[in-house]
Amino acid sequence: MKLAKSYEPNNYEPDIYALWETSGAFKSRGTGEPYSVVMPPPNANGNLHLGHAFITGLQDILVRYHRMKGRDALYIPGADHAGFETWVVFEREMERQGKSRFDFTREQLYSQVWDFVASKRGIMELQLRALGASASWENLTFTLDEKVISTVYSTFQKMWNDGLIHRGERIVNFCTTHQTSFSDIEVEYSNEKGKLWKIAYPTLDKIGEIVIATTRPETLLGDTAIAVHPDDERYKHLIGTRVLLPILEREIPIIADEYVDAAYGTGALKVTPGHDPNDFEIGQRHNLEVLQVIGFDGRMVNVPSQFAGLTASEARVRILGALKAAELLRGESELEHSVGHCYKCKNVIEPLVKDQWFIRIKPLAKRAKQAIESGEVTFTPASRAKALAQYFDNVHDWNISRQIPWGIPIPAFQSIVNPDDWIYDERVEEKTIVVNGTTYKREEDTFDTWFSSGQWPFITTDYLNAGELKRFYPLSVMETGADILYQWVGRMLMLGLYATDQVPFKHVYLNGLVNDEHNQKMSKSKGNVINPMEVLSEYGSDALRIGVVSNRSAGQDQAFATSKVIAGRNFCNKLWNIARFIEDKIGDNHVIGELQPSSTADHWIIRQLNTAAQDIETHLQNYRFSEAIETMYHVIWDDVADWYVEASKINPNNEMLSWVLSTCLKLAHPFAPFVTETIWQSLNFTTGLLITESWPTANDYDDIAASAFERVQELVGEARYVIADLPSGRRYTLLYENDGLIDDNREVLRHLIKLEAVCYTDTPRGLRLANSNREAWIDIDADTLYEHQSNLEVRLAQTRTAAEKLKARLENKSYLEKAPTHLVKETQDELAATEATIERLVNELSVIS
RNA sequence: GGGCGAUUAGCUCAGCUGGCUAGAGCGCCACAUUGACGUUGUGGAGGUCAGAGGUUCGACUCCUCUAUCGCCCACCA
Repeated sequence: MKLAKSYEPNNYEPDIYALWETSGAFKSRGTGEPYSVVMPPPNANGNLHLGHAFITGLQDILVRYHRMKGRDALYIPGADHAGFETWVVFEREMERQGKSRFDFTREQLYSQVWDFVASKRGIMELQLRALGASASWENLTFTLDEKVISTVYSTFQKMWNDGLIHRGERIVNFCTTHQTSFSDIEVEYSNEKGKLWKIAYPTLDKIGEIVIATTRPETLLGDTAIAVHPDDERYKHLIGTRVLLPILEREIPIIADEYVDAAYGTGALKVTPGHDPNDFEIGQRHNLEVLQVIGFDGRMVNVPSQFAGLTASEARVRILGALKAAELLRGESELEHSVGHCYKCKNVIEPLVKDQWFIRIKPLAKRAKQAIESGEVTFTPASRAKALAQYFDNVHDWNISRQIPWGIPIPAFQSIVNPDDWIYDERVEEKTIVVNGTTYKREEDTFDTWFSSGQWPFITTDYLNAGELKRFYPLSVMETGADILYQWVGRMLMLGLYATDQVPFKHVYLNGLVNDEHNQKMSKSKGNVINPMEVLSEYGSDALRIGVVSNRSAGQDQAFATSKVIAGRNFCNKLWNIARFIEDKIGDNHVIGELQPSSTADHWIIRQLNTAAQDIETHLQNYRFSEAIETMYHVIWDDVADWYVEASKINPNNEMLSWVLSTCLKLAHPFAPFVTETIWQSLNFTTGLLITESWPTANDYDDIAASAFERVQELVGEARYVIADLPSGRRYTLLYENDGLIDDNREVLRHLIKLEAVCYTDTPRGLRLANSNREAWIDIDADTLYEHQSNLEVRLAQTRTAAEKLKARLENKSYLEKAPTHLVKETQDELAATEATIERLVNELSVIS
């Protein structure tokens, strides 16, 4: 025997993975219809988390299944430089060493982070291997690879030429801690309690005043107007006049703008174009000056000396004090409002005006929306398609500038003589370039990571350069987290359609989050992160995959349950032991031969496995992973192990056993790749690998024989149920009379029911197995029989209740008229069978008494 | 303020187009047993499918409302 008594995954997994990898099983085989999945690139700098185990499982199941179906399957792995994420980690590391980003040039920083990431990148790749990802490693793409940068540049240039890129001063979401701006969807909003202050702005003669309401008095120093609604009778007469800005005594105009809600606050709004996105827009409409009073470091600038250098919150206190002293405060009230935070450090995002690169997103979004509505790209769960379409309707221009050295430099240069003269040029390693006699200095910002990863499908397949993976674009399916639907899926769709004129993927499968065991979101700060590698080393990679994929539906966040991993481990061990049993019968080098079913069990198991293979296919075609696993699990454990293997102990059929095992291994392989391949290799079924075997096809069987085995199962079931209620500790004998089925299956029945014997008799006695409707009795004495009476009575009562229900249904005229005829027929047949059972039970009871 | 999702056995969750007695794993109870497997076998207990209406011959499934929980989006000072 090659196979040890129980399956110890750690002893086999690394070798099996190495076997797959070295034999080239993960590569495109070059024939067949392409099937492609691209891995959402994990952060190169970190460890994988449990969510990766889940999504890698889903992706790998699809790839392995389609590979076995004969498709030219390709699973492209990736690694993400994770611009901002990694930068934060790196900067913290620098701080620990007492250094600052300002001590270095962009090039120096870039190469330092590069080394930092390079030193860690291998970890993540090893972990993906441990998870069993059947990924084509030679096609691994790192998000800062040369081909990524060149594709990103060509897309940017195309957009530049198409007039989709513009640079301008706009309000951006700025994190003063991290010194970078963010796109709108990177800002985390939360509702917080704050205060609304009412502040009086005196008229020029200081006799009258207009009172405004604000939550941010510190920005008052940057006000350049007061706005009121044009139809607001209270203020109509003031429009066009000027008032004095408190503290500074600067004159500012009162203007009218539709944006103002007369019902809110006092109906008068202080306008601070430099520090509020709405005010900025009002300012644009009215040509207001933009004043910056909060600097990019979060401290007050361009303000009187008593405020200069204060943080915004310090300045708020001082300014409120000054207003109070000047008797200009007109009240304060509590309110709840939404405040934006940096998703990394949680500090308040400061809206600041900055020169940034933007993409005019509307035309791209329009097209992406059409692709969804026309069904060119479909979604699981389907409801998310609508959400994404709505997002496309409302999306604002996309700020793609980031003030972080760790990223792809924006290939643009600015004339030193004319600040409005920008040119596209890829010589980003040069600080200045000279073009046509003019000196240009380079843009120091880098691209938003999502700008490059939004091009991932056609970058990884090298589609635009007609690379050798071109045929894998568009991707067959994009499997990723529902939490990055807008950030990533939306951008891929827009950029893919723009750059390649077709959808980047045909289907999107969105997975939910894997929460901790108490259904709380896992996070480092909460300390509830479960390390997949620990789970894996305790239970095995296959067990982890089964545990995390099973019993889960698309898009739904769900708790991690160790119990499901345990179920997975137990299943692997069960499969292992089925193999051990069969190995013992057929030996280690059995070559699968002609299938020759003879027993009823043989025919039955062919039918069961045929059906299971077909059901698993249907489930996977519909992305019903849980159901696919469940089908696989139960056909192997319930049908093969509990029935077929047991029956085989009486009627061994080595050809059948080897076929059954090989079929089980194929059906289970996408879900439990390691244990199945380990068994396949140990038994030398073929000289090749299971991973590249073909998915099982249906085999012929005799349906009558298969159904006969079901009759046997029914008899076994009833006998076990009845015997469980009889005195334990002894074996019983089954008597039968004129029953061909029992006669043919005497030994099987004896074994399955664990009987003393199965004997023919002319004079039946004991307890009739009435439910199964066979001429069969459990041989027990009169006293035991009498004690067993109550059990029979219970069964009779239950059967009668069932019959009543069926009768009631058939007495319903509407049911007979409106229900489909086959259903009515079924009900009638069932009633007949139930009534026959009642008769037998009644008969049996009368015999006893 | 809008939108989406969830609520099914003690726990974690399935249940696709409405149709047998609502399922799985783990846990629980009883029994068995050790030449495939104790990571086992056999039998069993356990659910008024969140609540209230409605549509239908028939509702866990479709519709309306309510409650609780969660997520996403939104520039209301």
